[in-house]
Amino acid sequence: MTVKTRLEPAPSGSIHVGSARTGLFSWLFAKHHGGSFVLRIADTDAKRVTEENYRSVLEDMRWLGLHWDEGPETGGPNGPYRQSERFHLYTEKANELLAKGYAYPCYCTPEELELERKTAHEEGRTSGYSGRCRTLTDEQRRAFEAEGRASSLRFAVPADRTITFHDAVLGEIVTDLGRTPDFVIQRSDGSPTYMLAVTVDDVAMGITHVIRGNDLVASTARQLLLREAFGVEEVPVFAHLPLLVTTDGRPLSKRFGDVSIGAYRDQGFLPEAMVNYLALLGWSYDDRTNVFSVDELIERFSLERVGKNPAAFDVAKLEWLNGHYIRSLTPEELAERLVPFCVRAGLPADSSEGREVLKGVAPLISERLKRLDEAPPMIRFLFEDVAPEGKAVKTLEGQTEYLGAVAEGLERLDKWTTPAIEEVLRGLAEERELKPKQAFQPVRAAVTGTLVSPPLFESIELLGRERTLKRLRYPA
RNA sequence: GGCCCCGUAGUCUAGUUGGCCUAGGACGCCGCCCUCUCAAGGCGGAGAUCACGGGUUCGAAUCCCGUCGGGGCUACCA
Repeated sequence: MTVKTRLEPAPSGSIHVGSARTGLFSWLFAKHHGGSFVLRIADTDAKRVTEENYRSVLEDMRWLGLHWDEGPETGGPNGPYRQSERFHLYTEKANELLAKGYAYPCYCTPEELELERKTAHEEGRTSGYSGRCRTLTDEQRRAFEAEGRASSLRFAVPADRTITFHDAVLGEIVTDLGRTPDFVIQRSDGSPTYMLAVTVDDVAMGITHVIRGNDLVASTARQLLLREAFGVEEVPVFAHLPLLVTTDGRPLSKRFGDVSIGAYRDQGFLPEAMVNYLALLGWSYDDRTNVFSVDELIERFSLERVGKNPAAFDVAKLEWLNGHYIRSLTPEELAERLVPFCVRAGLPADSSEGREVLKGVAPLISERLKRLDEAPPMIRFLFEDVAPEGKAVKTLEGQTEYLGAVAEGLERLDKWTTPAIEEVLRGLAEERELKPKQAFQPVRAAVTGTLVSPPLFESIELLGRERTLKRLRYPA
Protein backbone atom coordinates (compact mmCIF):
# COMPACT_ATOMS: atom_id res chain seq x y z
CA MET A 1 0.00 0.00 0.00
CA THR A 2 1.34 3.38 -0.96
CA VAL A 3 1.11 5.90 1.80
CA LYS A 4 -0.83 9.05 1.08
CA THR A 5 -1.28 11.86 3.55
CA ARG A 6 -2.77 15.31 3.30
CA LEU A 7 -3.00 18.68 4.94
CA GLU A 8 -6.27 20.50 4.86
CA PRO A 9 -5.69 24.09 5.94
CA ALA A 10 -8.53 26.57 6.17
CA PRO A 11 -7.37 29.64 4.28
CA SER A 12 -7.76 32.23 6.99
CA GLY A 13 -4.43 33.91 6.40
CA SER A 14 -0.82 32.89 6.83
CA ILE A 15 -0.94 29.39 8.25
CA HIS A 16 -0.86 28.85 11.98
CA VAL A 17 2.30 27.25 13.34
CA GLY A 18 0.13 24.41 14.58
CA SER A 19 -1.10 23.69 11.06
CA ALA A 20 2.44 23.95 9.82
CA ARG A 21 3.53 21.36 12.35
CA THR A 22 0.67 19.06 11.33
CA GLY A 23 1.61 19.58 7.69
CA LEU A 24 5.24 18.84 8.40
CA PHE A 25 4.46 15.59 10.21
CA SER A 26 2.11 14.52 7.42
CA TRP A 27 4.69 15.38 4.81
CA LEU A 28 7.55 13.67 6.67
CA PHE A 29 5.49 10.55 7.17
CA ALA A 30 4.61 10.37 3.48
CA LYS A 31 8.18 11.00 2.36
CA HIS A 32 9.55 8.50 4.85
CA HIS A 33 7.39 5.81 3.31
CA GLY A 34 7.94 6.90 -0.25
CA GLY A 35 4.35 8.00 -0.48
CA SER A 36 2.67 11.18 -1.57
CA PHE A 37 1.37 14.27 0.12
CA VAL A 38 -1.81 16.11 -0.84
CA LEU A 39 -2.64 19.74 -0.17
CA ARG A 40 -6.33 20.42 -0.02
CA ILE A 41 -7.86 23.78 0.77
CA ALA A 42 -10.68 23.71 3.30
CA ASP A 43 -12.67 26.65 2.01
CA THR A 44 -16.20 25.35 2.31
CA ASP A 45 -17.19 28.19 4.60
CA ALA A 46 -17.25 30.93 2.01
CA LYS A 47 -17.55 33.83 4.39
CA ARG A 48 -14.08 33.31 5.83
CA VAL A 49 -12.20 32.89 2.60
CA THR A 50 -10.35 35.44 0.53
CA GLU A 51 -8.10 34.99 -2.45
CA GLU A 52 -5.28 36.66 -0.58
CA ASN A 53 -5.54 34.21 2.29
CA TYR A 54 -5.52 31.35 -0.14
CA ARG A 55 -2.29 32.67 -1.70
CA SER A 56 -0.73 33.00 1.75
CA VAL A 57 -1.31 29.34 2.42
CA LEU A 58 0.47 28.28 -0.75
CA GLU A 59 3.28 30.74 -0.12
CA ASP A 60 3.80 29.48 3.42
CA MET A 61 3.83 25.85 2.34
CA ARG A 62 6.41 26.58 -0.33
CA TRP A 63 8.52 28.61 2.03
CA LEU A 64 8.57 25.70 4.47
CA GLY A 65 9.55 23.40 1.65
CA LEU A 66 6.50 21.19 2.08
CA HIS A 67 5.97 20.51 -1.58
CA TRP A 68 2.73 18.78 -2.37
CA ASP A 69 2.45 15.98 -4.90
CA GLU A 70 -1.19 16.78 -5.48
CA GLY A 71 -2.93 20.04 -4.84
CA PRO A 72 -3.58 23.56 -6.07
CA GLU A 73 -1.50 24.65 -9.05
CA THR A 74 0.35 21.33 -9.05
CA GLY A 75 -2.79 19.47 -10.01
CA GLY A 76 -3.26 15.73 -9.80
CA PRO A 77 -5.69 12.96 -10.67
CA ASN A 78 -8.17 13.82 -7.92
CA GLY A 79 -8.62 17.53 -8.46
CA PRO A 80 -9.78 20.13 -8.01
CA TYR A 81 -8.11 20.60 -4.65
CA ARG A 82 -10.03 23.54 -3.35
CA GLN A 83 -13.14 22.29 -1.66
CA SER A 84 -15.05 25.32 -2.88
CA GLU A 85 -14.66 23.87 -6.36
CA ARG A 86 -15.88 20.44 -5.35
CA PHE A 87 -19.36 21.30 -4.13
CA HIS A 88 -21.04 19.18 -6.76
CA LEU A 89 -19.36 16.09 -5.31
CA TYR A 90 -20.53 16.86 -1.81
CA THR A 91 -24.04 17.62 -3.00
CA GLU A 92 -24.16 14.33 -4.83
CA LYS A 93 -23.06 12.45 -1.73
CA ALA A 94 -25.45 14.36 0.49
CA ASN A 95 -28.33 13.48 -1.82
CA GLU A 96 -27.24 9.88 -1.79
CA LEU A 97 -27.36 9.80 1.99
CA LEU A 98 -30.74 11.48 1.95
CA ALA A 99 -32.12 8.98 -0.55
CA LYS A 100 -30.82 6.03 1.44
CA GLY A 101 -32.30 7.33 4.63
CA TYR A 102 -29.02 8.09 6.37
CA ALA A 103 -29.78 11.77 6.43
CA TYR A 104 -32.83 13.96 6.82
CA PRO A 105 -33.72 17.62 6.44
CA CYS A 106 -33.72 19.75 9.57
CA TYR A 107 -35.81 22.89 9.66
CA CYS A 108 -34.71 24.20 13.01
CA THR A 109 -33.77 27.85 13.25
CA PRO A 110 -30.53 29.00 14.89
CA GLU A 111 -32.61 30.27 17.81
CA GLU A 112 -34.30 26.93 18.33
CA LEU A 113 -30.98 25.13 18.19
CA GLU A 114 -29.43 27.54 20.63
CA LEU A 115 -32.27 26.85 23.05
CA GLU A 116 -31.76 23.10 22.74
CA ARG A 117 -28.07 23.47 23.39
CA LYS A 118 -28.72 25.48 26.48
CA THR A 119 -31.23 22.98 27.80
CA ALA A 120 -28.94 20.05 27.14
CA HIS A 121 -26.10 21.76 28.96
CA GLU A 122 -28.30 22.45 31.94
CA GLU A 123 -29.48 18.88 32.07
CA GLY A 124 -25.93 17.59 31.94
CA ARG A 125 -26.32 15.94 28.60
CA THR A 126 -23.29 16.02 26.38
CA SER A 127 -24.73 18.04 23.60
CA GLY A 128 -27.60 19.85 22.06
CA TYR A 129 -29.61 18.75 19.14
CA SER A 130 -32.41 16.36 20.02
CA GLY A 131 -33.00 14.97 16.56
CA ARG A 132 -36.57 16.24 16.55
CA CYS A 133 -36.68 16.78 12.76
CA ARG A 134 -35.79 13.15 12.18
CA THR A 135 -39.35 12.03 12.79
CA LEU A 136 -41.14 14.75 10.90
CA THR A 137 -44.03 13.59 8.74
CA ASP A 138 -44.21 14.63 5.11
CA GLU A 139 -47.04 16.92 6.04
CA GLN A 140 -44.99 18.67 8.70
CA ARG A 141 -42.15 19.11 6.25
CA ARG A 142 -44.42 20.67 3.70
CA ALA A 143 -45.73 22.98 6.37
CA PHE A 144 -42.22 24.15 7.28
CA GLU A 145 -41.36 24.67 3.66
CA ALA A 146 -44.57 26.59 3.05
CA GLU A 147 -43.47 28.74 5.94
CA GLY A 148 -40.33 29.47 3.97
CA ARG A 149 -37.95 27.75 6.37
CA ALA A 150 -34.62 26.68 4.94
CA SER A 151 -33.41 23.22 5.75
CA SER A 152 -30.02 21.77 6.47
CA LEU A 153 -29.21 18.10 6.12
CA ARG A 154 -28.40 16.10 9.21
CA PHE A 155 -26.89 12.66 9.53
CA ALA A 156 -29.04 10.26 11.55
CA VAL A 157 -26.64 8.86 14.12
CA PRO A 158 -27.47 5.36 15.38
CA ALA A 159 -27.51 6.01 19.09
CA ASP A 160 -27.26 2.40 20.18
CA ARG A 161 -23.72 1.81 19.02
CA THR A 162 -20.13 2.66 19.80
CA ILE A 163 -17.39 3.37 17.30
CA THR A 164 -13.88 2.23 18.09
CA PHE A 165 -10.72 3.02 16.22
CA HIS A 166 -7.04 2.69 16.91
CA ASP A 167 -5.17 5.96 16.90
CA ALA A 168 -1.49 5.72 16.01
CA VAL A 169 -0.66 8.20 18.75
CA LEU A 170 -3.39 7.82 21.35
CA GLY A 171 -4.19 4.14 21.12
CA GLU A 172 -7.73 2.84 21.24
CA ILE A 173 -10.44 5.48 21.18
CA VAL A 174 -14.03 4.49 21.90
CA THR A 175 -16.93 6.78 21.12
CA ASP A 176 -20.41 6.17 22.45
CA LEU A 177 -22.76 7.28 19.69
CA GLY A 178 -25.49 7.69 22.27
CA ARG A 179 -23.71 10.94 23.08
CA THR A 180 -23.28 12.01 19.51
CA PRO A 181 -26.15 14.13 18.27
CA ASP A 182 -27.28 14.10 14.67
CA PHE A 183 -24.84 16.40 12.95
CA VAL A 184 -25.19 18.71 9.98
CA ILE A 185 -23.55 17.52 6.76
CA GLN A 186 -24.96 20.18 4.47
CA ARG A 187 -25.83 23.72 5.46
CA SER A 188 -29.10 25.30 4.53
CA ASP A 189 -27.29 27.28 1.84
CA GLY A 190 -26.29 24.00 0.23
CA SER A 191 -22.61 24.11 1.22
CA PRO A 192 -21.07 21.04 2.84
CA THR A 193 -19.74 21.03 6.38
CA TYR A 194 -16.24 19.96 7.25
CA MET A 195 -17.51 16.56 8.33
CA LEU A 196 -18.95 15.74 4.92
CA ALA A 197 -16.25 17.35 2.82
CA VAL A 198 -13.34 15.80 4.68
CA THR A 199 -14.83 12.34 4.47
CA VAL A 200 -15.81 12.54 0.82
CA ASP A 201 -12.37 13.87 -0.10
CA ASP A 202 -10.34 11.48 2.00
CA VAL A 203 -12.18 8.62 0.35
CA ALA A 204 -12.01 10.08 -3.15
CA MET A 205 -8.34 10.88 -2.89
CA GLY A 206 -7.36 7.60 -1.29
CA ILE A 207 -5.85 9.10 1.84
CA THR A 208 -4.25 6.28 3.82
CA HIS A 209 -3.11 8.17 6.92
CA VAL A 210 -5.00 11.02 8.48
CA ILE A 211 -2.54 13.01 10.57
CA ARG A 212 -4.10 16.01 12.25
CA GLY A 213 -4.43 17.94 15.49
CA ASN A 214 -5.78 16.52 18.70
CA ASP A 215 -8.76 18.87 18.49
CA LEU A 216 -10.20 16.60 15.81
CA VAL A 217 -10.16 13.35 17.80
CA ALA A 218 -13.82 13.60 18.68
CA SER A 219 -14.84 14.15 15.08
CA THR A 220 -13.30 10.88 13.94
CA ALA A 221 -16.25 8.73 14.94
CA ARG A 222 -18.60 10.83 12.83
CA GLN A 223 -16.33 10.54 9.84
CA LEU A 224 -16.12 6.80 10.29
CA LEU A 225 -19.91 6.73 10.40
CA LEU A 226 -20.10 8.59 7.10
CA ARG A 227 -17.69 6.18 5.50
CA GLU A 228 -19.91 3.32 6.57
CA ALA A 229 -22.94 5.02 5.10
CA PHE A 230 -21.06 5.44 1.82
CA GLY A 231 -20.33 1.74 1.88
CA VAL A 232 -16.61 2.30 2.06
CA GLU A 233 -14.82 -0.62 3.67
CA GLU A 234 -11.30 0.70 4.04
CA VAL A 235 -10.47 2.96 6.93
CA PRO A 236 -7.42 5.18 7.07
CA VAL A 237 -4.96 5.15 9.93
CA PHE A 238 -5.64 8.08 12.23
CA ALA A 239 -2.93 9.88 14.16
CA HIS A 240 -3.87 12.82 16.34
CA LEU A 241 -0.96 15.05 17.26
CA PRO A 242 -0.71 16.77 20.62
CA LEU A 243 -1.80 20.37 20.55
CA LEU A 244 0.62 23.27 20.63
CA VAL A 245 0.41 25.62 23.59
CA THR A 246 2.29 28.64 24.90
CA THR A 247 5.08 28.33 27.47
CA ASP A 248 2.43 29.08 30.09
CA GLY A 249 0.44 26.12 28.89
CA ARG A 250 -2.29 28.25 27.38
CA PRO A 251 -3.74 27.56 23.94
CA LEU A 252 -1.61 29.00 21.14
CA SER A 253 -3.92 31.79 20.08
CA LYS A 254 -3.37 35.20 18.57
CA ARG A 255 -3.24 36.59 22.05
CA PHE A 256 0.09 34.82 22.53
CA GLY A 257 1.76 36.93 19.88
CA ASP A 258 3.00 35.48 16.68
CA VAL A 259 1.23 32.32 15.67
CA SER A 260 1.49 32.53 11.92
CA ILE A 261 4.31 31.23 9.77
CA GLY A 262 4.37 34.53 7.89
CA ALA A 263 5.18 36.46 11.06
CA TYR A 264 8.21 34.30 11.72
CA ARG A 265 9.35 34.52 8.13
CA ASP A 266 9.18 38.31 8.34
CA GLN A 267 11.35 38.33 11.43
CA GLY A 268 14.04 36.43 9.64
CA PHE A 269 13.61 32.90 10.78
CA LEU A 270 14.99 30.43 8.27
CA PRO A 271 12.62 27.75 6.99
CA GLU A 272 15.17 25.07 7.84
CA ALA A 273 15.17 26.27 11.47
CA MET A 274 11.40 26.42 11.59
CA VAL A 275 11.08 22.92 10.18
CA ASN A 276 13.67 21.55 12.56
CA TYR A 277 12.02 23.22 15.53
CA LEU A 278 8.50 22.19 14.58
CA ALA A 279 9.68 18.59 14.21
CA LEU A 280 10.78 18.64 17.83
CA LEU A 281 7.34 19.66 19.05
CA GLY A 282 5.73 16.39 20.00
CA TRP A 283 8.30 14.19 18.37
CA SER A 284 11.80 13.08 19.27
CA TYR A 285 14.29 10.76 17.68
CA ASP A 286 16.38 9.79 20.68
CA ASP A 287 17.59 11.20 23.97
CA ARG A 288 20.17 13.59 22.53
CA THR A 289 19.68 14.76 18.97
CA ASN A 290 18.26 18.23 18.43
CA VAL A 291 19.53 19.27 15.06
CA PHE A 292 18.16 17.53 11.99
CA SER A 293 18.39 18.28 8.32
CA VAL A 294 15.23 17.73 6.31
CA ASP A 295 16.68 14.56 4.85
CA GLU A 296 17.48 13.25 8.30
CA LEU A 297 13.95 14.02 9.42
CA ILE A 298 12.52 12.14 6.48
CA GLU A 299 14.74 9.19 7.20
CA ARG A 300 14.05 9.10 10.93
CA PHE A 301 10.48 10.24 11.33
CA SER A 302 7.93 7.82 12.69
CA LEU A 303 4.52 8.11 14.25
CA GLU A 304 5.60 5.71 17.00
CA ARG A 305 7.79 8.40 18.49
CA VAL A 306 5.12 11.07 18.62
CA GLY A 307 4.19 11.94 22.19
CA LYS A 308 0.77 12.53 23.67
CA ASN A 309 1.20 15.60 25.79
CA PRO A 310 0.75 19.18 24.62
CA ALA A 311 3.97 20.87 23.50
CA ALA A 312 4.83 24.48 24.26
CA PHE A 313 6.06 26.70 21.48
CA ASP A 314 9.24 28.26 22.86
CA VAL A 315 10.62 31.07 20.72
CA ALA A 316 13.93 31.04 22.59
CA LYS A 317 14.76 27.55 21.38
CA LEU A 318 13.60 28.42 17.89
CA GLU A 319 16.01 31.35 17.95
CA TRP A 320 18.87 29.15 19.05
CA LEU A 321 18.22 26.79 16.17
CA ASN A 322 17.86 29.73 13.82
CA GLY A 323 21.26 31.04 14.89
CA HIS A 324 22.68 27.61 14.27
CA TYR A 325 21.32 27.53 10.73
CA ILE A 326 22.37 31.11 10.02
CA ARG A 327 25.93 30.18 10.96
CA SER A 328 25.83 27.22 8.64
CA LEU A 329 25.14 29.45 5.61
CA THR A 330 27.95 30.48 3.28
CA PRO A 331 28.62 34.25 3.07
CA GLU A 332 27.00 34.32 -0.35
CA GLU A 333 23.87 32.58 0.89
CA LEU A 334 23.59 34.74 3.98
CA ALA A 335 24.08 37.90 1.93
CA GLU A 336 21.36 36.89 -0.48
CA ARG A 337 18.90 36.12 2.31
CA LEU A 338 19.72 39.41 3.96
CA VAL A 339 18.85 41.52 0.94
CA PRO A 340 15.09 41.80 1.52
CA PHE A 341 15.57 42.56 5.21
CA CYS A 342 18.01 45.35 4.43
CA VAL A 343 15.80 46.79 1.73
CA ARG A 344 12.89 46.81 4.10
CA ALA A 345 15.05 48.66 6.63
CA GLY A 346 15.86 51.27 4.04
CA LEU A 347 19.38 50.14 3.17
CA PRO A 348 20.32 50.16 -0.52
CA ALA A 349 21.34 46.53 -0.55
CA ASP A 350 19.50 45.45 -3.66
CA SER A 351 22.30 46.31 -6.06
CA SER A 352 25.52 44.63 -7.05
CA GLU A 353 27.50 46.99 -4.79
CA GLY A 354 25.04 46.42 -1.99
CA ARG A 355 25.34 42.70 -2.37
CA GLU A 356 29.12 42.96 -2.31
CA VAL A 357 28.94 44.82 0.98
CA LEU A 358 26.61 42.17 2.38
CA LYS A 359 28.87 39.37 1.24
CA GLY A 360 31.74 41.12 2.97
CA VAL A 361 29.98 41.55 6.33
CA ALA A 362 28.23 38.23 6.28
CA PRO A 363 31.11 36.36 7.93
CA LEU A 364 31.39 39.10 10.55
CA ILE A 365 27.76 39.02 11.63
CA SER A 366 26.66 35.45 11.05
CA GLU A 367 27.56 34.38 14.56
CA ARG A 368 25.88 37.48 15.99
CA LEU A 369 22.45 36.88 14.48
CA LYS A 370 19.56 34.98 15.91
CA ARG A 371 17.23 36.43 13.33
CA LEU A 372 17.84 38.02 9.95
CA ASP A 373 15.99 41.19 10.90
CA GLU A 374 18.72 41.91 13.45
CA ALA A 375 21.23 42.55 10.70
CA PRO A 376 20.29 45.99 9.34
CA PRO A 377 21.01 47.92 12.56
CA MET A 378 24.35 46.12 12.85
CA ILE A 379 25.55 47.04 9.40
CA ARG A 380 23.83 50.34 8.68
CA PHE A 381 27.18 52.14 9.18
CA LEU A 382 28.52 50.47 6.05
CA PHE A 383 25.76 52.01 3.94
CA GLU A 384 25.48 55.48 5.33
CA ASP A 385 26.99 57.91 7.83
CA VAL A 386 25.50 57.29 11.23
CA ALA A 387 25.37 59.74 14.08
CA PRO A 388 26.73 58.26 17.31
CA GLU A 389 23.97 57.38 19.69
CA GLY A 390 23.58 57.18 23.44
CA LYS A 391 26.66 55.90 25.19
CA ALA A 392 28.73 56.24 22.05
CA VAL A 393 28.44 60.00 22.28
CA LYS A 394 29.85 59.93 25.76
CA THR A 395 32.68 57.64 24.73
CA LEU A 396 33.72 60.13 22.08
CA GLU A 397 34.00 63.04 24.48
CA GLY A 398 37.53 64.41 24.69
CA GLN A 399 38.85 61.93 22.15
CA THR A 400 39.38 64.30 19.25
CA GLU A 401 43.14 64.32 19.54
CA TYR A 402 43.40 60.56 19.94
CA LEU A 403 41.09 59.86 17.01
CA GLY A 404 43.11 62.28 14.93
CA ALA A 405 46.21 60.28 15.75
CA VAL A 406 44.43 57.10 14.76
CA ALA A 407 43.43 58.70 11.47
CA GLU A 408 46.97 59.82 10.88
CA GLY A 409 48.31 56.35 11.48
CA LEU A 410 45.78 54.74 9.20
CA GLU A 411 46.29 57.30 6.49
CA ARG A 412 49.89 56.19 6.08
CA LEU A 413 48.89 52.61 5.31
CA ASP A 414 49.85 51.26 1.90
CA LYS A 415 47.60 48.25 2.11
CA TRP A 416 44.12 48.74 3.58
CA THR A 417 43.82 45.31 5.10
CA THR A 418 42.59 44.01 8.40
CA PRO A 419 46.05 42.91 9.65
CA ALA A 420 47.58 46.26 8.71
CA ILE A 421 44.76 48.20 10.35
CA GLU A 422 45.03 46.10 13.48
CA GLU A 423 48.78 46.70 13.62
CA VAL A 424 48.32 50.46 13.52
CA LEU A 425 45.62 50.48 16.18
CA ARG A 426 47.44 48.13 18.53
CA GLY A 427 50.69 49.99 18.03
CA LEU A 428 49.08 53.24 18.99
CA ALA A 429 47.42 51.66 22.01
CA GLU A 430 50.76 50.34 23.22
CA GLU A 431 52.45 53.64 22.60
CA ARG A 432 49.91 55.47 24.71
CA GLU A 433 49.65 52.66 27.25
CA LEU A 434 45.94 52.21 26.66
CA LYS A 435 44.09 49.05 27.48
CA PRO A 436 42.51 47.46 24.42
CA LYS A 437 39.06 48.50 25.49
CA GLN A 438 40.13 52.11 26.09
CA ALA A 439 41.87 52.20 22.79
CA PHE A 440 39.25 50.62 20.58
CA GLN A 441 35.88 51.71 21.94
CA PRO A 442 36.29 55.36 20.92
CA VAL A 443 37.33 54.27 17.45
CA ARG A 444 34.36 51.96 17.27
CA ALA A 445 32.05 54.76 18.37
CA ALA A 446 33.41 57.13 15.74
CA VAL A 447 33.40 54.65 12.90
CA THR A 448 30.22 52.66 13.56
CA GLY A 449 28.29 55.12 15.72
CA THR A 450 27.79 52.49 18.39
CA LEU A 451 29.62 50.59 21.11
CA VAL A 452 28.41 47.21 19.92
CA SER A 453 29.40 46.38 16.40
CA PRO A 454 30.93 43.72 14.23
CA PRO A 455 34.68 43.22 14.78
CA LEU A 456 36.41 46.59 14.49
CA PHE A 457 39.41 45.98 12.25
CA GLU A 458 37.41 44.07 9.71
CA SER A 459 34.70 46.70 9.82
CA ILE A 460 37.23 49.42 9.10
CA GLU A 461 38.58 47.49 6.18
CA LEU A 462 35.10 47.11 4.74
CA LEU A 463 34.27 50.75 5.33
CA GLY A 464 37.27 51.84 3.31
CA ARG A 465 39.97 54.40 3.80
CA GLU A 466 38.09 57.52 2.84
CA ARG A 467 34.98 57.06 4.93
CA THR A 468 36.96 55.81 7.92
CA LEU A 469 39.27 58.81 7.99
CA LYS A 470 36.37 61.18 7.57
CA ARG A 471 34.48 59.67 10.49
CA LEU A 472 37.55 59.73 12.72
CA ARG A 473 38.31 63.37 11.96
CA TYR A 474 34.84 64.79 11.63
CA PRO A 475 32.47 62.73 13.76
CA ALA A 476 28.88 63.41 12.79
C1' G B 1 -22.32 20.31 33.29
C1' G B 2 -21.22 15.82 30.04
C1' C B 3 -17.63 12.85 27.10
C1' C B 4 -12.47 12.20 25.94
C1' C B 5 -7.14 13.13 26.38
C1' C B 6 -2.81 14.65 29.07
C1' G B 7 0.55 15.47 33.75
C1' U B 8 9.37 14.02 34.13
C1' A B 9 13.33 20.87 35.96
C1' G B 10 10.95 27.63 33.31
C1' U B 11 10.57 25.04 28.13
C1' C B 12 11.24 20.69 24.40
C1' U B 13 12.11 15.89 25.77
C1' A B 14 14.82 10.49 26.93
C1' G B 15 12.78 6.88 29.92
C1' U B 16 7.19 2.89 29.19
C1' U B 17 8.38 -6.17 28.96
C1' G B 18 9.49 -2.36 36.97
C1' G B 19 16.00 -2.94 38.89
C1' C B 20 21.85 -0.40 34.23
C1' C B 21 17.69 6.28 36.89
C1' U B 22 22.16 8.30 42.99
C1' A B 23 16.36 10.37 36.29
C1' G B 24 20.02 11.37 30.46
C1' G B 25 20.23 15.29 26.45
C1' A B 26 18.86 20.22 24.51
C1' C B 27 16.99 25.49 25.00
C1' G B 28 16.97 29.14 28.69
C1' C B 29 19.48 30.84 33.28
C1' C B 30 24.25 31.60 36.37
C1' G B 31 29.72 31.47 36.53
C1' C B 32 34.60 30.91 34.38
C1' C B 33 37.77 30.81 29.96
C1' C B 34 38.60 33.03 25.18
C1' U B 35 38.33 38.22 23.70
C1' C B 36 38.64 45.05 20.43
C1' U B 37 32.46 45.55 21.89
C1' C B 38 28.61 42.07 21.22
C1' A B 39 28.26 37.34 19.90
C1' A B 40 29.92 32.51 18.74
C1' G B 41 32.82 28.65 20.96
C1' G B 42 34.93 25.78 25.29
C1' C B 43 34.39 24.38 30.43
C1' G B 44 31.52 24.18 34.84
C1' G B 45 26.99 25.05 37.82
C1' A B 46 22.04 25.68 39.79
C1' G B 47 17.39 23.63 38.59
C1' A B 48 12.83 17.51 38.79
C1' U B 49 11.02 14.31 46.20
C1' C B 50 9.26 11.96 37.92
C1' A B 51 1.42 16.57 39.66
C1' C B 52 -0.32 14.77 44.64
C1' G B 53 -2.04 10.68 47.93
C1' G B 54 -2.52 5.69 48.67
C1' G B 55 -1.38 0.81 47.36
C1' U B 56 1.20 -3.89 44.75
C1' U B 57 6.51 -5.39 45.06
C1' C B 58 12.75 -7.20 47.73
C1' G B 59 12.57 -2.89 44.37
C1' A B 60 8.16 1.98 40.68
C1' A B 61 8.96 7.78 36.88
C1' U B 62 7.58 2.95 34.98
C1' C B 63 1.73 -1.52 37.42
C1' C B 64 -3.33 -0.50 40.16
C1' C B 65 -6.87 2.96 42.64
C1' G B 66 -8.14 7.81 44.05
C1' U B 67 -7.43 13.15 44.14
C1' C B 68 -5.97 17.60 41.97
C1' G B 69 -4.41 20.40 37.81
C1' G B 70 -4.30 21.45 32.41
C1' G B 71 -6.37 20.79 27.62
C1' G B 72 -9.83 19.20 23.65
C1' C B 73 -14.81 18.37 22.03
C1' U B 74 -19.75 19.45 23.14
C1' A B 75 -21.25 24.93 15.88
C1' C B 76 -25.47 25.10 9.79
C1' C B 77 -15.95 26.73 12.17
C1' A B 78 -12.42 23.56 10.61
